[in-house]
Amino acid sequence: MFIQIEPQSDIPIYEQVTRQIIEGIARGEMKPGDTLPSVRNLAADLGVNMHTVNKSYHELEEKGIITIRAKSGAIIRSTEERALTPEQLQQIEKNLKPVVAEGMVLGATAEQIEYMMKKVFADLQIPAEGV
Amino acid sequence: MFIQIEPQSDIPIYEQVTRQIIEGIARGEMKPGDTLPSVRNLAADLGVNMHTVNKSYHELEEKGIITIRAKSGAIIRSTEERALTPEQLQQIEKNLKPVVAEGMVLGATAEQIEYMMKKVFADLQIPAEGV
DNA sequence: ATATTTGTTATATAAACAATATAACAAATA
DNA sequence: TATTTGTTATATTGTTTATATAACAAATAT
Repeated sequence: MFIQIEPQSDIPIYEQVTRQIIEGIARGEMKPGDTLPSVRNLAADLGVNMHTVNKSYHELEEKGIITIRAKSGAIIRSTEERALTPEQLQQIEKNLKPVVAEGMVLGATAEQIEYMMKKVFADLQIPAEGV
Repeated sequence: MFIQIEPQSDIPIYEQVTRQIIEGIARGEMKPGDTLPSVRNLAADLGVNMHTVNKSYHELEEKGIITIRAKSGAIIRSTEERALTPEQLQQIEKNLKPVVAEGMVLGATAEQIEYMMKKVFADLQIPAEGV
């Protein structure tokens, strides 16, 4: 698995798992329809407790990114299934706000922040073939 | 004071205070050189404990946004004093990443996310006179 | 059909974090 | 000189994070 846990981080383990799975999907390393590893398997892989991974999966379900089929497994939802709601758009804006505000106050220009955004995009997007 | 606390939020109170002060500075409601209210005064205003506000101020100092003069007060640093370091730029990028990734996975296009960024900018920036 | 794997639920424990409550100190300010 | 300031210390409470076991019942594999 591509997930790397930093035990010393101030970000909770379950949140690290959630973020890295989201990044993995964004990068195209995991596609809609794919099944996530079982909570027990992933937990064993990462050397953490089953419940920690379980919490992460439920967070992903709450965000609308996966579907958990009880006693079967967790599946990544298709982009069609997870139609972007106005509430989700608003949530993204809410998440964006403190980051941008801090950047501005620290003296970053709009151009610098937009440039970083583009860098993040390039890092996340599926690498176009041959480019 | 312009700070509004949501006690039910999953964001800690001290973090809410930190963010809203940053947004206040970004908006120009508070300028470099201005003194923040004393921890006791702001705490009384918000109806929270002195230590909660104190924790927020120290978070702001760690971020390089204010200077705390022991036994005197907390002052907002000037943009020159808080020269944007490469580490700070990298931190902003690190903060940006999970937000952008989540947006993408939820189906937001690059254009949608950039549009939201611009909205946040417009909301934060000092309103240009007469415009 | 049986055994294994799955997510779910329950209980318990420990550590860290968030928030409050008091109190006292010593320097800065009024 | 009295008040205000950030600092430090101690204590308590509740929540969150993370782990550890265990059992259940449905889904899947053999």
